[in-house]
Amino acid sequence: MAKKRESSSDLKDQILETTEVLLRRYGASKLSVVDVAREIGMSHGNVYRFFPSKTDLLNAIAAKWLEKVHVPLGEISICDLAADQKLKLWFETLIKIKRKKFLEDPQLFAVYLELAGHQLEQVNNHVDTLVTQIEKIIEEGKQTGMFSVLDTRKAATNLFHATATLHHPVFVSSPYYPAEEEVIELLNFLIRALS
Amino acid sequence: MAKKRESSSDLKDQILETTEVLLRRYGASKLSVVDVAREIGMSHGNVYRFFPSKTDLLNAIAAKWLEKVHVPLGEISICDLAADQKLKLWFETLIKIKRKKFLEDPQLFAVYLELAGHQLEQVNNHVDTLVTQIEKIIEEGKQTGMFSVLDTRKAATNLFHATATLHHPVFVSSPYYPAEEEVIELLNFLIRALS
DNA sequence: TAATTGACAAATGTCAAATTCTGTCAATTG
DNA sequence: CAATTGACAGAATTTGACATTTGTCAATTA
Repeated sequence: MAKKRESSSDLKDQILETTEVLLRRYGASKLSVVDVAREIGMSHGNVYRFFPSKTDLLNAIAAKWLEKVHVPLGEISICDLAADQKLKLWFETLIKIKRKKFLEDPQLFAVYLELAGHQLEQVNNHVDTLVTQIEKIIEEGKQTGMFSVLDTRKAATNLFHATATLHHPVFVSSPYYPAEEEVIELLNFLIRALS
Repeated sequence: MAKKRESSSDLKDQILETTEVLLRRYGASKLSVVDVAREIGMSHGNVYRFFPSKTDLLNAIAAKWLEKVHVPLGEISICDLAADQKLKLWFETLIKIKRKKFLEDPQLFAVYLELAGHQLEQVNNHVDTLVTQIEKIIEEGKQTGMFSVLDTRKAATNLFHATATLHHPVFVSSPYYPAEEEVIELLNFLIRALS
């Protein structure tokens, strides 16, 4: 009963999209591979050709999610702005993206939050990518004499840790999230500290 | 069948102590007010004279817990040390206390962690107490010309937020907790930023 | 009459049976 | 013969009957 041939990658994308739709509609706890397959109109066995396990499918969803975070930030990290301005914009954008994702799509955000607790490697890679972007901006600031730090990598790591209350999923989704004013205040304080 | 009279406050303390014992022994999920009362040898109905609800009882446990955090820190905040040294010691102590509580008493830590998510007011008060202590230390540093910040309160809030990865219960109990070296690195970076 | 009890209703938790889901694979389709 | 199905075993989840717990309060005690 095989249907008309479709490109593998199209089908893979369709599975991912449908999974996102169902995650948004019913949340992670109600997601079953059988449902995803039924929604597309195929047997669930076939989904396993593309994703060896449900966990792999969810990881792929999370990976897409994370990409949407670090791609726009990557663009900022290579844009044409003074280092301090750029660093501020970079963090403001990171924070805006996270807040927006949380507010617009709490169900998907919850999936990410849950996965963040289990998928050490994927999260570590994501953090590494982001810290490396910060590192580049600080390095530029050093070149122009705007910043003066001994160890750029350490400074970047410090900035990322110190701003965790502003972008870490646990805080972003918490009622303790600081007011806009406090966010700006903390960012300015930290960026000033690099001079 | 009333037993011999005991001071109200003694009985209240006894309930709290017994609750802690049972929390440590069986964890929060297995704690029942009936068990607490039986362990003491009274009817559970009587516990409700002292704590209007089980939640109130658990909140009182958390309050005791929080006190054990900010009392020793309060002592540091008024001790005889240079402001930068004092600030470093204060944060190191905060971090050490949290880590120790988590490692030595994960059951009680879990109670605190759960409550931290619900009890906005109690947690806010606790944070406020701590930020005020930081504020005092920074103020001293300003007097001696060691620190130079415009708004002491804001600086204290910034420091507290920026160190959240080092002392916030979610992070303290997470596998992502930074290595000792990174902790020191971040503290030095932030304290230097006040100069 | 203040402290305490114990019987009680409503809410919550437990556990085993029933159902659904995951992941595999031999059979089927085009 | 590559893509897909559908039947299947074992794992995980849901259900619902039952047990415990929470919280109240009128009766009891000292």
